[in-house]
Amino acid sequence: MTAPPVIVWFRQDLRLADNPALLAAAKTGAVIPLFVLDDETPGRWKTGGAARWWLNESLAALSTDLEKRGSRLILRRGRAGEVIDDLTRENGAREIFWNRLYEPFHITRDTAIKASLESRSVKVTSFNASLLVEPWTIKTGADEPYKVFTPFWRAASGKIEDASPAAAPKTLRPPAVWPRSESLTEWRLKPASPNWARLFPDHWSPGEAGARKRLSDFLAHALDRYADGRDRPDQNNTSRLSPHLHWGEIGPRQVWHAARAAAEREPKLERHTAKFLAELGWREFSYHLLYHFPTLPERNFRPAFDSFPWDDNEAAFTAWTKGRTGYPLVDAGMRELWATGTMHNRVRMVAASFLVKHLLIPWQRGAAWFWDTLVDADLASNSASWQWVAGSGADAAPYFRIFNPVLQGEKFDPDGAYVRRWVTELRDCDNRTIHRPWDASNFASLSYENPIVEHNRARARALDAFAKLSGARA
DNA sequence: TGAAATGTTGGGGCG
DNA sequence: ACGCCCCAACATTTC
Repeated sequence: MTAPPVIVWFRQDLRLADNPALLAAAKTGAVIPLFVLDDETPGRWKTGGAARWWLNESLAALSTDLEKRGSRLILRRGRAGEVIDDLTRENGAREIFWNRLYEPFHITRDTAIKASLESRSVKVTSFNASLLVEPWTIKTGADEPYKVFTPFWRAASGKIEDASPAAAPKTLRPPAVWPRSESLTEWRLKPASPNWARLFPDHWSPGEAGARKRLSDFLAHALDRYADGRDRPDQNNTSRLSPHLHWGEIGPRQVWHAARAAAEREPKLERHTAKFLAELGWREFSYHLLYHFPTLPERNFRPAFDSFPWDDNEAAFTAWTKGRTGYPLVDAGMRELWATGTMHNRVRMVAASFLVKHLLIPWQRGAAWFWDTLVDADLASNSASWQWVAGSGADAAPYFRIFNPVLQGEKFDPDGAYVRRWVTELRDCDNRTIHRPWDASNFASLSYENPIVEHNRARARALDAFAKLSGARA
Protein backbone atom coordinates (compact mmCIF):
# COMPACT_ATOMS: atom_id res chain seq x y z
CA MET A 1 0.00 0.00 0.00
CA THR A 2 1.67 3.20 -1.19
CA ALA A 3 1.18 6.52 0.55
CA PRO A 4 -1.62 8.65 -0.91
CA PRO A 5 -0.58 11.51 -3.21
CA VAL A 6 -0.53 15.14 -2.10
CA ILE A 7 -2.10 18.00 -4.02
CA VAL A 8 -0.39 21.17 -5.19
CA TRP A 9 -3.02 23.76 -5.92
CA PHE A 10 -1.66 26.20 -8.52
CA ARG A 11 -3.28 29.65 -8.59
CA GLN A 12 -1.27 32.77 -9.41
CA ASP A 13 2.04 30.91 -9.23
CA LEU A 14 2.18 29.17 -12.60
CA ARG A 15 5.84 28.22 -12.42
CA LEU A 16 8.05 25.36 -11.29
CA ALA A 17 11.11 27.31 -10.10
CA ASP A 18 11.03 29.32 -6.89
CA ASN A 19 7.70 27.73 -6.08
CA PRO A 20 7.75 26.82 -2.39
CA ALA A 21 4.43 24.95 -2.41
CA LEU A 22 5.52 22.74 -5.27
CA LEU A 23 8.93 22.17 -3.76
CA ALA A 24 7.49 21.19 -0.39
CA ALA A 25 4.97 18.87 -2.02
CA ALA A 26 7.60 17.20 -4.20
CA LYS A 27 9.55 16.25 -1.09
CA THR A 28 6.63 14.30 0.33
CA GLY A 29 6.12 11.83 -2.53
CA ALA A 30 3.59 11.58 -5.34
CA VAL A 31 2.11 14.92 -6.42
CA ILE A 32 -1.12 15.90 -8.14
CA PRO A 33 -0.76 19.39 -9.66
CA LEU A 34 -4.16 21.05 -9.82
CA PHE A 35 -5.55 24.24 -11.32
CA VAL A 36 -9.14 25.27 -10.60
CA LEU A 37 -10.98 27.73 -12.81
CA ASP A 38 -13.14 29.35 -10.15
CA ASP A 39 -15.27 32.04 -11.78
CA GLU A 40 -17.76 32.16 -8.93
CA THR A 41 -15.69 33.25 -5.96
CA PRO A 42 -14.38 36.57 -7.37
CA GLY A 43 -17.79 38.00 -8.22
CA ARG A 44 -17.33 41.08 -10.37
CA TRP A 45 -13.57 40.52 -10.34
CA LYS A 46 -13.61 37.23 -12.19
CA THR A 47 -10.66 36.98 -14.57
CA GLY A 48 -11.19 39.46 -17.40
CA GLY A 49 -11.15 38.84 -21.14
CA ALA A 50 -7.53 39.64 -21.97
CA ALA A 51 -6.27 37.93 -18.84
CA ARG A 52 -8.21 34.78 -19.81
CA TRP A 53 -6.29 34.67 -23.07
CA TRP A 54 -3.10 34.88 -21.06
CA LEU A 55 -4.25 32.26 -18.57
CA ASN A 56 -5.01 29.83 -21.38
CA GLU A 57 -1.51 30.14 -22.81
CA SER A 58 0.10 30.02 -19.40
CA LEU A 59 -1.76 26.87 -18.36
CA ALA A 60 -0.78 25.22 -21.62
CA ALA A 61 2.85 26.09 -20.93
CA LEU A 62 2.68 24.89 -17.32
CA SER A 63 1.07 21.67 -18.43
CA THR A 64 3.88 21.03 -20.93
CA ASP A 65 6.53 21.87 -18.35
CA LEU A 66 4.99 19.43 -15.89
CA GLU A 67 4.82 16.70 -18.52
CA LYS A 68 8.54 17.13 -19.15
CA ARG A 69 9.03 16.15 -15.53
CA GLY A 70 6.82 13.12 -15.71
CA SER A 71 3.79 14.85 -14.29
CA ARG A 72 0.54 16.45 -15.49
CA LEU A 73 -1.70 19.39 -14.76
CA ILE A 74 -5.19 18.46 -13.63
CA LEU A 75 -7.82 21.01 -14.65
CA ARG A 76 -11.13 21.40 -12.91
CA ARG A 77 -13.76 24.10 -13.04
CA GLY A 78 -16.14 25.26 -10.32
CA ARG A 79 -16.15 26.57 -6.78
CA ALA A 80 -12.68 25.79 -5.52
CA GLY A 81 -13.90 24.49 -2.18
CA GLU A 82 -16.16 21.92 -3.82
CA VAL A 83 -13.60 20.94 -6.44
CA ILE A 84 -10.93 20.31 -3.83
CA ASP A 85 -13.34 18.49 -1.61
CA ASP A 86 -14.18 16.17 -4.49
CA LEU A 87 -10.59 15.66 -5.49
CA THR A 88 -9.34 14.79 -2.02
CA ARG A 89 -12.15 12.27 -1.60
CA GLU A 90 -11.45 10.71 -5.03
CA ASN A 91 -7.79 10.00 -4.41
CA GLY A 92 -7.51 9.93 -0.66
CA ALA A 93 -5.08 12.86 -0.46
CA ARG A 94 -4.26 13.77 3.11
CA GLU A 95 -2.25 16.85 2.39
CA ILE A 96 -2.44 19.94 0.17
CA PHE A 97 0.01 22.74 -0.54
CA TRP A 98 -0.58 26.15 -2.03
CA ASN A 99 0.95 29.61 -2.31
CA ARG A 100 -1.01 32.43 -0.75
CA LEU A 101 -3.27 34.95 -2.53
CA TYR A 102 -4.14 38.40 -1.18
CA GLU A 103 -7.38 39.46 -2.87
CA PRO A 104 -10.04 39.82 -0.17
CA PHE A 105 -12.38 37.26 -1.75
CA HIS A 106 -9.51 34.80 -2.11
CA ILE A 107 -8.49 35.24 1.51
CA THR A 108 -12.06 34.57 2.61
CA ARG A 109 -12.37 31.53 0.34
CA ASP A 110 -9.00 30.02 1.21
CA THR A 111 -9.55 30.48 4.93
CA ALA A 112 -12.83 28.60 4.67
CA ILE A 113 -11.30 25.85 2.52
CA LYS A 114 -8.46 25.43 4.97
CA ALA A 115 -10.83 25.13 7.93
CA SER A 116 -13.00 22.64 6.09
CA LEU A 117 -10.06 20.47 5.03
CA GLU A 118 -8.54 20.51 8.48
CA SER A 119 -11.86 19.43 9.98
CA ARG A 120 -11.49 16.34 7.79
CA SER A 121 -7.86 15.92 8.90
CA VAL A 122 -6.45 17.00 5.54
CA LYS A 123 -3.29 18.97 6.25
CA VAL A 124 -2.97 22.36 4.58
CA THR A 125 0.33 24.22 4.19
CA SER A 126 0.57 27.60 2.52
CA PHE A 127 3.57 29.65 1.41
CA ASN A 128 4.56 33.01 0.03
CA ALA A 129 5.51 32.89 -3.64
CA SER A 130 4.19 36.23 -4.90
CA LEU A 131 5.51 39.00 -2.70
CA LEU A 132 8.84 40.24 -1.41
CA VAL A 133 7.19 41.29 1.84
CA GLU A 134 3.81 39.98 2.95
CA PRO A 135 1.47 42.75 4.07
CA TRP A 136 1.19 41.76 7.72
CA THR A 137 4.95 41.62 8.27
CA ILE A 138 5.66 45.36 8.33
CA LYS A 139 4.04 48.21 10.24
CA THR A 140 4.83 51.85 10.86
CA GLY A 141 6.28 53.00 14.17
CA ALA A 142 2.71 53.75 15.23
CA ASP A 143 1.79 50.10 14.51
CA GLU A 144 -0.28 51.11 11.49
CA PRO A 145 -0.15 49.91 7.89
CA TYR A 146 1.94 52.17 5.68
CA LYS A 147 0.00 54.71 3.65
CA VAL A 148 2.94 56.47 2.00
CA PHE A 149 5.14 54.75 -0.52
CA THR A 150 8.60 56.04 0.38
CA PRO A 151 8.66 54.99 4.04
CA PHE A 152 6.90 51.76 3.07
CA TRP A 153 9.57 50.89 0.57
CA ARG A 154 12.38 51.91 2.88
CA ALA A 155 11.04 49.54 5.53
CA ALA A 156 10.17 46.79 3.08
CA SER A 157 13.34 46.75 1.02
CA GLY A 158 15.37 46.63 4.23
CA LYS A 159 13.73 43.33 5.07
CA ILE A 160 14.32 41.59 1.77
CA GLU A 161 16.96 38.92 1.87
CA ASP A 162 18.65 38.39 -1.45
CA ALA A 163 18.77 34.61 -1.48
CA SER A 164 19.17 32.52 -4.61
CA PRO A 165 15.70 31.42 -5.62
CA ALA A 166 15.09 27.69 -5.52
CA ALA A 167 15.40 25.73 -8.75
CA ALA A 168 12.52 23.72 -10.20
CA PRO A 169 12.20 20.13 -8.98
CA LYS A 170 13.90 17.91 -11.57
CA THR A 171 11.21 15.26 -11.51
CA LEU A 172 7.80 14.94 -9.95
CA ARG A 173 6.50 11.60 -8.86
CA PRO A 174 3.12 10.82 -10.41
CA PRO A 175 0.26 9.33 -8.40
CA ALA A 176 -0.65 5.67 -8.92
CA VAL A 177 -3.81 6.79 -10.70
CA TRP A 178 -4.25 10.16 -12.38
CA PRO A 179 -7.54 11.84 -11.54
CA ARG A 180 -9.85 13.05 -14.29
CA SER A 181 -8.94 16.35 -15.91
CA GLU A 182 -11.05 18.70 -17.93
CA SER A 183 -9.91 20.00 -21.31
CA LEU A 184 -8.26 23.41 -21.51
CA THR A 185 -9.62 23.93 -25.02
CA GLU A 186 -13.15 23.31 -23.84
CA TRP A 187 -12.77 26.01 -21.22
CA ARG A 188 -12.77 28.44 -24.15
CA LEU A 189 -10.61 30.99 -22.42
CA LYS A 190 -9.50 32.41 -25.76
CA PRO A 191 -11.83 34.55 -27.86
CA ALA A 192 -13.10 32.89 -31.03
CA SER A 193 -15.03 35.33 -33.16
CA PRO A 194 -14.30 38.10 -33.22
CA ASN A 195 -10.79 37.13 -32.26
CA TRP A 196 -9.74 40.41 -30.70
CA ALA A 197 -6.63 38.71 -29.31
CA ARG A 198 -5.23 37.84 -32.74
CA LEU A 199 -2.25 40.21 -32.35
CA PHE A 200 -1.45 39.23 -28.76
CA PRO A 201 0.98 36.45 -29.76
CA ASP A 202 3.09 39.01 -31.62
CA HIS A 203 3.70 40.79 -28.32
CA TRP A 204 3.76 38.12 -25.64
CA SER A 205 5.10 34.70 -24.72
CA PRO A 206 3.11 33.56 -21.70
CA GLY A 207 4.59 30.85 -19.53
CA GLU A 208 7.60 30.38 -17.31
CA ALA A 209 10.14 30.17 -20.13
CA GLY A 210 8.75 33.33 -21.72
CA ALA A 211 8.92 35.13 -18.40
CA ARG A 212 12.56 34.22 -17.82
CA LYS A 213 13.50 35.29 -21.32
CA ARG A 214 11.66 38.59 -20.87
CA LEU A 215 13.60 39.25 -17.67
CA SER A 216 16.99 38.37 -19.12
CA ASP A 217 16.34 40.38 -22.30
CA PHE A 218 15.34 43.36 -20.20
CA LEU A 219 18.37 43.15 -17.94
CA ALA A 220 20.71 42.73 -20.91
CA HIS A 221 19.26 45.35 -23.25
CA ALA A 222 17.20 47.96 -21.42
CA LEU A 223 18.26 48.19 -17.79
CA ASP A 224 21.19 50.45 -18.69
CA ARG A 225 18.82 53.30 -19.54
CA TYR A 226 15.78 52.35 -17.49
CA ALA A 227 15.63 55.39 -15.19
CA ASP A 228 14.75 57.81 -17.99
CA GLY A 229 14.00 55.42 -20.82
CA ARG A 230 11.07 53.90 -18.97
CA ASP A 231 9.04 57.02 -19.71
CA ARG A 232 9.38 56.72 -23.48
CA PRO A 233 6.46 54.87 -25.04
CA ASP A 234 8.13 55.11 -28.44
CA GLN A 235 11.00 52.93 -27.20
CA ASN A 236 11.25 49.46 -25.65
CA ASN A 237 12.74 50.31 -22.29
CA THR A 238 10.28 48.80 -19.84
CA SER A 239 10.47 45.26 -18.52
CA ARG A 240 6.96 44.23 -19.62
CA LEU A 241 7.06 41.65 -16.83
CA SER A 242 3.73 42.63 -15.26
CA PRO A 243 1.54 39.87 -16.75
CA HIS A 244 4.22 37.29 -16.02
CA LEU A 245 4.37 38.52 -12.44
CA HIS A 246 0.60 38.57 -12.10
CA TRP A 247 0.29 34.90 -12.98
CA GLY A 248 3.42 34.06 -11.07
CA GLU A 249 5.28 32.70 -14.09
CA ILE A 250 8.18 34.43 -12.44
CA GLY A 251 8.34 35.57 -8.85
CA PRO A 252 9.48 38.91 -7.49
CA ARG A 253 12.30 37.24 -5.56
CA GLN A 254 13.70 35.94 -8.84
CA VAL A 255 13.42 39.38 -10.41
CA TRP A 256 15.00 41.05 -7.40
CA HIS A 257 17.88 38.59 -7.31
CA ALA A 258 18.64 38.83 -11.03
CA ALA A 259 18.49 42.64 -11.05
CA ARG A 260 20.70 42.95 -7.97
CA ALA A 261 23.21 40.57 -9.55
CA ALA A 262 23.26 42.67 -12.72
CA ALA A 263 23.92 45.83 -10.71
CA GLU A 264 26.72 44.18 -8.77
CA ARG A 265 28.42 43.05 -11.95
CA GLU A 266 28.17 46.56 -13.42
CA PRO A 267 28.10 49.42 -10.87
CA LYS A 268 26.91 51.93 -13.49
CA LEU A 269 23.59 50.09 -13.45
CA GLU A 270 22.95 50.83 -9.78
CA ARG A 271 20.81 53.92 -10.32
CA HIS A 272 18.72 52.17 -12.97
CA THR A 273 18.38 49.00 -10.91
CA ALA A 274 17.16 50.95 -7.88
CA LYS A 275 14.54 52.63 -10.04
CA PHE A 276 13.45 49.33 -11.54
CA LEU A 277 13.22 47.61 -8.16
CA ALA A 278 11.19 50.54 -6.85
CA GLU A 279 8.61 49.62 -9.48
CA LEU A 280 8.46 46.17 -7.89
CA GLY A 281 8.06 48.22 -4.72
CA TRP A 282 4.91 49.88 -6.05
CA ARG A 283 3.54 46.42 -6.74
CA GLU A 284 4.31 45.43 -3.15
CA PHE A 285 2.79 48.67 -1.87
CA SER A 286 -0.39 47.96 -3.82
CA TYR A 287 -0.71 44.54 -2.22
CA HIS A 288 -0.03 46.08 1.17
CA LEU A 289 -2.87 48.56 0.62
CA LEU A 290 -5.28 45.96 -0.74
CA TYR A 291 -4.66 43.65 2.19
CA HIS A 292 -5.12 46.33 4.83
CA PHE A 293 -7.90 48.20 3.00
CA PRO A 294 -9.91 45.48 1.26
CA THR A 295 -12.46 47.94 -0.12
CA LEU A 296 -9.71 49.52 -2.25
CA PRO A 297 -11.13 48.14 -5.54
CA GLU A 298 -14.54 49.71 -4.96
CA ARG A 299 -14.37 52.59 -2.52
CA ASN A 300 -12.38 55.80 -2.41
CA PHE A 301 -9.46 55.35 -0.05
CA ARG A 302 -9.99 58.98 0.96
CA PRO A 303 -13.65 59.34 1.88
CA ALA A 304 -13.58 63.04 0.99
CA PHE A 305 -13.91 61.87 -2.61
CA ASP A 306 -17.26 60.23 -1.88
CA SER A 307 -19.00 63.51 -2.64
CA PHE A 308 -17.04 64.26 -5.83
CA PRO A 309 -19.36 65.67 -8.51
CA TRP A 310 -18.69 63.20 -11.32
CA ASP A 311 -20.15 63.70 -14.78
CA ASP A 312 -20.57 60.09 -15.84
CA ASN A 313 -21.21 60.60 -19.55
CA GLU A 314 -21.75 57.41 -21.55
CA ALA A 315 -20.74 58.82 -24.94
CA ALA A 316 -17.53 60.22 -23.50
CA PHE A 317 -16.72 56.90 -21.83
CA THR A 318 -17.25 55.06 -25.10
CA ALA A 319 -15.03 57.52 -26.97
CA TRP A 320 -12.31 56.92 -24.39
CA THR A 321 -12.53 53.12 -24.65
CA LYS A 322 -12.35 53.26 -28.43
CA GLY A 323 -9.45 55.68 -28.56
CA ARG A 324 -11.53 58.45 -30.11
CA THR A 325 -11.01 61.35 -27.74
CA GLY A 326 -9.24 63.54 -30.26
CA TYR A 327 -6.07 63.61 -28.12
CA PRO A 328 -3.40 61.63 -29.98
CA LEU A 329 -1.47 60.29 -26.99
CA VAL A 330 -4.63 59.17 -25.18
CA ASP A 331 -6.05 57.56 -28.30
CA ALA A 332 -2.78 55.82 -29.12
CA GLY A 333 -2.71 54.33 -25.63
CA MET A 334 -6.28 53.11 -25.71
CA ARG A 335 -5.73 51.53 -29.12
CA GLU A 336 -2.47 49.94 -28.02
CA LEU A 337 -4.40 48.47 -25.10
CA TRP A 338 -7.06 46.98 -27.36
CA ALA A 339 -4.57 45.57 -29.85
CA THR A 340 -1.95 44.19 -27.49
CA GLY A 341 -3.51 43.84 -24.03
CA THR A 342 -1.11 46.34 -22.55
CA MET A 343 -0.38 50.05 -22.46
CA HIS A 344 2.89 51.76 -21.72
CA ASN A 345 2.99 52.97 -18.12
CA ARG A 346 3.50 56.64 -18.92
CA VAL A 347 0.55 56.53 -21.29
CA ARG A 348 -1.57 54.68 -18.75
CA MET A 349 -1.15 57.59 -16.40
CA VAL A 350 -2.10 60.12 -19.06
CA ALA A 351 -5.06 58.11 -20.38
CA ALA A 352 -6.34 57.38 -16.87
CA SER A 353 -5.91 60.99 -15.80
CA PHE A 354 -7.81 62.05 -18.91
CA LEU A 355 -10.79 59.84 -18.05
CA VAL A 356 -10.95 61.01 -14.47
CA LYS A 357 -9.97 64.67 -14.76
CA HIS A 358 -10.86 65.78 -18.27
CA LEU A 359 -14.03 63.70 -18.55
CA LEU A 360 -14.92 63.55 -14.83
CA ILE A 361 -15.82 59.87 -15.16
CA PRO A 362 -15.44 57.82 -11.94
CA TRP A 363 -12.14 55.97 -11.71
CA GLN A 364 -14.02 52.73 -11.03
CA ARG A 365 -15.26 52.70 -14.63
CA GLY A 366 -11.74 53.05 -15.95
CA ALA A 367 -10.55 50.35 -13.58
CA ALA A 368 -13.29 48.01 -14.84
CA TRP A 369 -12.31 48.62 -18.47
CA PHE A 370 -8.66 47.96 -17.72
CA TRP A 371 -9.64 44.84 -15.79
CA ASP A 372 -11.20 43.40 -18.91
CA THR A 373 -8.65 44.55 -21.47
CA LEU A 374 -5.25 44.27 -19.80
CA VAL A 375 -3.35 41.01 -19.92
CA ASP A 376 -1.65 42.13 -16.69
CA ALA A 377 -4.94 42.93 -14.90
CA ASP A 378 -4.13 42.65 -11.21
CA LEU A 379 -6.59 43.68 -8.55
CA ALA A 380 -4.03 45.25 -6.23
CA SER A 381 -2.04 47.18 -8.83
CA ASN A 382 -5.06 48.19 -10.88
CA SER A 383 -7.08 49.46 -7.92
CA ALA A 384 -4.21 51.24 -6.22
CA SER A 385 -3.02 52.84 -9.45
CA TRP A 386 -6.44 54.14 -10.46
CA GLN A 387 -6.92 55.64 -7.02
CA TRP A 388 -3.45 57.12 -7.29
CA VAL A 389 -4.34 58.80 -10.57
CA ALA A 390 -7.72 59.98 -9.34
CA GLY A 391 -6.21 61.54 -6.24
CA SER A 392 -8.50 59.50 -4.00
CA GLY A 393 -5.83 56.99 -3.03
CA ALA A 394 -3.05 56.56 -0.54
CA ASP A 395 -0.03 58.72 -1.32
CA ALA A 396 -1.88 59.74 -4.45
CA ALA A 397 -1.08 62.36 -7.04
CA PRO A 398 -2.69 65.61 -5.85
CA TYR A 399 -5.90 66.26 -7.70
CA PHE A 400 -4.59 69.49 -9.19
CA ARG A 401 -1.83 67.60 -10.99
CA ILE A 402 -3.58 67.39 -14.30
CA PHE A 403 -1.66 65.99 -17.23
CA ASN A 404 -1.78 67.98 -20.41
CA PRO A 405 -1.92 65.22 -23.04
CA VAL A 406 -0.34 67.47 -25.66
CA LEU A 407 2.64 68.38 -23.50
CA GLN A 408 3.05 64.81 -22.28
CA GLY A 409 3.10 63.68 -25.90
CA GLU A 410 5.65 66.27 -26.94
CA LYS A 411 7.82 65.43 -23.96
CA PHE A 412 7.76 61.64 -24.03
CA ASP A 413 6.97 60.86 -27.67
CA PRO A 414 8.95 63.71 -29.24
CA ASP A 415 9.06 62.23 -32.74
CA GLY A 416 5.44 61.08 -32.61
CA ALA A 417 6.50 57.53 -33.41
CA TYR A 418 4.24 56.03 -30.75
CA VAL A 419 1.22 58.03 -31.90
CA ARG A 420 1.84 57.21 -35.56
CA ARG A 421 2.06 53.53 -34.77
CA TRP A 422 -1.36 53.33 -33.14
CA VAL A 423 -3.27 56.26 -34.62
CA THR A 424 -2.76 55.61 -38.29
CA GLU A 425 -4.93 58.56 -39.33
CA LEU A 426 -2.07 60.75 -38.13
CA ARG A 427 0.67 58.85 -39.95
CA ASP A 428 1.46 61.76 -42.24
CA CYS A 429 1.35 64.51 -39.62
CA ASP A 430 4.63 66.31 -39.11
CA ASN A 431 6.39 66.28 -35.74
CA ARG A 432 5.25 69.79 -35.01
CA THR A 433 1.54 68.97 -35.10
CA ILE A 434 1.42 65.23 -34.37
CA HIS A 435 0.31 65.85 -30.78
CA ARG A 436 -1.95 68.80 -31.69
CA PRO A 437 -3.34 67.85 -35.10
CA TRP A 438 -6.07 70.49 -34.90
CA ASP A 439 -3.27 73.01 -35.54
CA ALA A 440 -2.26 71.26 -38.77
CA SER A 441 -3.25 73.08 -41.94
CA ASN A 442 -4.58 69.80 -43.38
CA PHE A 443 -6.49 68.74 -40.27
CA ALA A 444 -9.77 68.49 -42.14
CA SER A 445 -8.33 65.91 -44.51
CA LEU A 446 -6.94 63.65 -41.75
CA SER A 447 -10.28 62.05 -40.77
CA TYR A 448 -9.30 62.40 -37.11
CA GLU A 449 -11.84 63.70 -34.64
CA ASN A 450 -11.83 67.01 -32.87
CA PRO A 451 -11.00 66.83 -29.16
CA ILE A 452 -14.11 65.79 -27.22
CA VAL A 453 -13.21 68.36 -24.58
CA GLU A 454 -11.00 71.42 -24.81
CA HIS A 455 -8.04 71.06 -22.48
CA ASN A 456 -8.11 74.44 -20.77
CA ARG A 457 -11.83 74.23 -20.21
CA ALA A 458 -11.63 70.66 -18.93
CA ARG A 459 -8.80 71.55 -16.60
CA ALA A 460 -10.71 74.48 -15.15
CA ARG A 461 -13.80 72.31 -14.73
CA ALA A 462 -11.85 69.59 -12.93
CA LEU A 463 -10.23 72.07 -10.56
CA ASP A 464 -13.62 73.59 -9.89
CA ALA A 465 -15.14 70.18 -9.11
CA PHE A 466 -12.25 69.38 -6.80
CA ALA A 467 -12.61 72.69 -4.98
CA LYS A 468 -16.17 71.69 -4.03
CA LEU A 469 -14.94 68.75 -1.98
CA SER A 470 -14.90 69.32 1.72
CA GLY A 471 -11.64 68.39 3.31
CA ALA A 472 -10.11 67.35 0.02
CA ARG A 473 -7.12 69.57 0.50
CA ALA A 474 -6.23 68.18 3.87
C1' DT B 1 5.22 60.02 -11.55
C1' DG B 2 2.52 68.49 -13.75
C1' DA B 3 0.99 72.62 -15.63
C1' DA B 4 -0.03 77.28 -15.60
C1' DA B 5 0.40 81.67 -13.59
C1' DT B 6 3.17 84.88 -11.55
C1' DG B 7 7.56 86.81 -10.13
C1' DT B 8 12.50 87.92 -10.92
C1' DT B 9 16.54 88.81 -13.43
C1' DG B 10 19.65 90.34 -16.76
C1' DG B 11 21.15 91.14 -21.57
C1' DG B 12 20.54 94.02 -25.30
C1' DG B 13 18.08 97.44 -28.32
C1' DC B 14 17.33 102.06 -28.45
C1' DG B 15 16.70 106.98 -27.72
C1' DA C 1 27.34 106.82 -21.50
C1' DC C 2 23.17 106.03 -19.43
C1' DG C 3 18.54 104.76 -18.30
C1' DC C 4 14.43 102.81 -19.95
C1' DC C 5 12.00 99.14 -21.70
C1' DC C 6 11.23 94.62 -23.62
C1' DC C 7 11.21 89.99 -23.03
C1' DA C 8 13.55 85.54 -22.86
C1' DA C 9 14.99 82.56 -19.36
C1' DC C 10 14.64 80.89 -15.16
C1' DA C 11 12.52 80.56 -10.44
C1' DT C 12 8.63 80.46 -7.48
C1' DT C 13 3.92 80.04 -6.42
C1' DT C 14 -0.57 78.43 -7.18
C1' DC C 15 -3.92 75.30 -8.76
